[in-house]
Amino acid sequence: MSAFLSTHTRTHSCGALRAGDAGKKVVLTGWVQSYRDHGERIFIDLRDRDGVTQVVADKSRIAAVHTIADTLRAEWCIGIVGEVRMRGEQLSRGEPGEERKLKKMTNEKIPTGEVEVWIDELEVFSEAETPPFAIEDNIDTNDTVRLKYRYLDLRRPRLQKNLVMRSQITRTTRDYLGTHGFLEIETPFMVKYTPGGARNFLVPSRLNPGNFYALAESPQIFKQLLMVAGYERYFQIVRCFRDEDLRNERQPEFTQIDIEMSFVNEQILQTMMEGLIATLWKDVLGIELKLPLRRMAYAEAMDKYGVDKPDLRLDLTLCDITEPTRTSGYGILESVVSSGGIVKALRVPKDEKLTRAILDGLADFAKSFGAQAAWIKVGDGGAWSGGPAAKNFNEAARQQTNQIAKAQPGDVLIFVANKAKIANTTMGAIRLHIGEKLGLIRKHEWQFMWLTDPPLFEVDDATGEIAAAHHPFTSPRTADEPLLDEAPAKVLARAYDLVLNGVEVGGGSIRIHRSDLQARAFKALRISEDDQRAKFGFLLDAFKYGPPPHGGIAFGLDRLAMLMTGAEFMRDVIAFPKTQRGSDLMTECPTAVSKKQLEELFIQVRPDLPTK
RNA sequence: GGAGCGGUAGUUAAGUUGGUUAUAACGCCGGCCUGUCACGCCGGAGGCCGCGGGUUCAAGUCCCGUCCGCUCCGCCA
Repeated sequence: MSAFLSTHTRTHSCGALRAGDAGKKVVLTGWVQSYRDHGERIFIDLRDRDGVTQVVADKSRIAAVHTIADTLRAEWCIGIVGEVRMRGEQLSRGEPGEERKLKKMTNEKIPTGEVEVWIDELEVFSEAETPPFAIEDNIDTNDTVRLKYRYLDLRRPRLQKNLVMRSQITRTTRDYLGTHGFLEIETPFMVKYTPGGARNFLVPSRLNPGNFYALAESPQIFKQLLMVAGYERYFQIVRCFRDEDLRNERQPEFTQIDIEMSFVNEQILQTMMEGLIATLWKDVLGIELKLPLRRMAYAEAMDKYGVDKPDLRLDLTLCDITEPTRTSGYGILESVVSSGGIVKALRVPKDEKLTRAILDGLADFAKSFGAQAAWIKVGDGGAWSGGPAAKNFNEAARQQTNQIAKAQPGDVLIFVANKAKIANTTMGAIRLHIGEKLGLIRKHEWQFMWLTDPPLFEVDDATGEIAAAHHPFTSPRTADEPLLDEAPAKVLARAYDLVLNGVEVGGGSIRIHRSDLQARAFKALRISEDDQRAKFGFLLDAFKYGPPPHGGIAFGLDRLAMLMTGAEFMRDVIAFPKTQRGSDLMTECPTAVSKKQLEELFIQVRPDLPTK
């Protein structure tokens, strides 16, 4: 321990001192944010995670302190003892030849700006090399450097603020769920491998040659087993692992607030979760949310917004102009419709900011979704001008389209004709793109909604095969149970997502707890009994012993933290994130391992196989 | 698997039609300065132009390959 800390204990953080503290003897510790050397007087900005305080080394006060202060450099870690003083008024330096004037010395940019600490003792705990980038917000340094020196990046106030808020989120979550009778129970990370769904990271078993664990994609099955075991209310703030391609909002390991409840229906569960969300917003952000949150059926979301996670901060909605297009006389689009495609349109009310350049840019934008976008401008009397569709649509189709879109003179209609999935995805993205370009998204709103009644199964476009949209234990709506056998694609699920500002922040479902219904679900999915047993035998067995009705949800903690902190990148709410290729630039991981290690695990690396 | 953008001093960027010694700002180092808080003033150092190959009398610049980072589609709940 340093001599300093054996005789002194920190009295305040660097963000704590105010005018009322003037005259106090204080002990501060922190890092040198910056220093301004004026010869006989040196000003030092001392920073810790709580803020910045100006401390002053003055030669006429204590010469030895001034001598040490003269050597200080950015990011040295120091401790000081000193006296809090009001900054008051001082004579400014003034320009040469100009008279010096009395000037107020308060720094209004920082909360501690009314005071400063005159140093009586100063100890350097450790020196620092010049950091590769300045430790301050609003620096513009590329991600490679930031990630390599992550421990320095994490010193920046903004990242510290983000991680502090993330900690508040998890603490409030534990408080809320704890007081509502939820038990925090851990489940295994190393689990049985089951093909299908997301790719798994694998962990070789030394004790079982040739066999592997999988890292859990989520604790889904275990939390259901906890319901069977009678724990009634479970939660866990838990890491999940998925070996899929990465994105800004996707890390290979991410954190879920995982929850499961027995003896509930959708309403009971959602109300409980709304309470959690409202408590988080109140305790962490100081914002009162209006409950209950809005609900919207999947079908309506797809129809009006083209996505299952509508951003309701933007009022523009889509409409369907498939019918007028069918007989429009425009051959190319007619053929899209006659082969089963749809035409979705976005009406953009007259807006000077919607320039020709933006409209022309839509072609490339749509291309990245595998679609082509067209646009026309509506003139007086419903006439069209602009792209080729303006000339090729016949009068009747034009009028019918105008009517469906409620188009007014000066409006622009943008549309895409394609297979339903592509048309919706593309127009959904165009809606947001245009909203962003025109500044129509109300950035300061919190627009929550429950997305309800999604399809239970997804039909693969290419193969026509049916797959579980959620997971195979999601319950169908009671009214749709008869459809399970003949028309599974039409069955809707007792599932729900919580959507915030166009981001899916959570999702869950009421589970199947009756084995007869589960058997029919597996049958619809064409999972044979052998397969069922091999993959989920233990769960099916467990369900023979009096399973309670139950359901649950999982929230993406990283996404919630991103939205609540206002972070633009998921990396900014995770202490040690990975890059888009899943590597950690600080530790330089992943790496090859020794031959000996591999042999012990009965693994042979095959560099001869193609990597792509 | 695919599309796009980027990599030049510690950092962020500029670098023309291929042409002399590769610029600038901030940072860094030395000196001066009692009121700064983006302190100021004087002086100085600092480069594998991501890496490999090619074209050329000549490549930061053109071509091919490759590595790394970012954004997006597919994929992923």
